[in-house]
Amino acid sequence: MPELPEVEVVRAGLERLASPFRVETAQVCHPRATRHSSSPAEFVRELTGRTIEGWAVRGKYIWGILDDGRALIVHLGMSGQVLVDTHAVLPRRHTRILLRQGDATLTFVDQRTFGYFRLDTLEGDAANVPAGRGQADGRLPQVLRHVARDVLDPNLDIAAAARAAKLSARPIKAVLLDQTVASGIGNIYADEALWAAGVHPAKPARRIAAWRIEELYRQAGMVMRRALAEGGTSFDTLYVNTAGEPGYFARSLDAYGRAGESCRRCTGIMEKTTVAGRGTTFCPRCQRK
DNA sequence: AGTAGCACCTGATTGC
DNA sequence: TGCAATCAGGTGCTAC
Repeated sequence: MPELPEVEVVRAGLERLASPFRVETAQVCHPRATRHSSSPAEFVRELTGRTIEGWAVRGKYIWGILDDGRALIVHLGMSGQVLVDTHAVLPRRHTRILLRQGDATLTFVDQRTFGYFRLDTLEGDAANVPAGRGQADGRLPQVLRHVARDVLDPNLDIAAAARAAKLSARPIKAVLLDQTVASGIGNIYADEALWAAGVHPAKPARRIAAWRIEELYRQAGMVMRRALAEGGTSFDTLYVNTAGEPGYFARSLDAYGRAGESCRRCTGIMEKTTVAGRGTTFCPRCQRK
């Protein structure tokens, strides 16, 4: 479900409501929620007593920076939510993990269990400092080394990403979704960026001019900044911020979910197909192959 | 080596 | 109405 704008909304909420957050008790309610740890019991043992001093993000990954130099990685998968309550709460369906500090509770809710929490060590050069967004210390969890800078990161080298993208014979949409080239783009914002830049989603990346691929990444960043300003995109109750509230960007989408409707730029009718195994909506008239 | 395909889950919706 | 098939915002492993 959540792509970079939604993930950033959650990170900002955690920064506001759970920083610092001392984990007095931790409870794992579903074994898959910490499947990367040796065991839920081990996860609880290692996290209990630690203090989360801040929250960082790269692409679709969030991590809490712990006082022992490690990170608490949070991935929302397709349906994850992180909710922070300052007072006692009623049990929620699909609760996977509970962290408590006094009366405050941080709850991980995840219907489809593709999301997870995981502990990892932080590494990296403090001189490599992305501006803001909680990455200020320049460190990255080890297991996220393969994740490229995201399209909201001012230090993302768009020209280099476009050069890397251009080496691929895959459909451009598959490359936009590839988190090792530039991160944060998921199925919704890939379709939005492709529509905004007027590029056919199935066009092989190597057949697209580098400047147009750069334009795609710029458009992805722009649409995500607009989405962020509206609290992200929500189609249902599966995406909410840390207070349980939805985002309002769905009404502003130009491509995703508009199959059969008329294109907002030309007279074409939006079409839905499958590209790289994902549902893809585009305008066959102004996004030519 | 790069890429396609599928598995991992639950739940809502669609179609027979 | 009932039930099976299909689809959903992501990632990562396996096998060509």
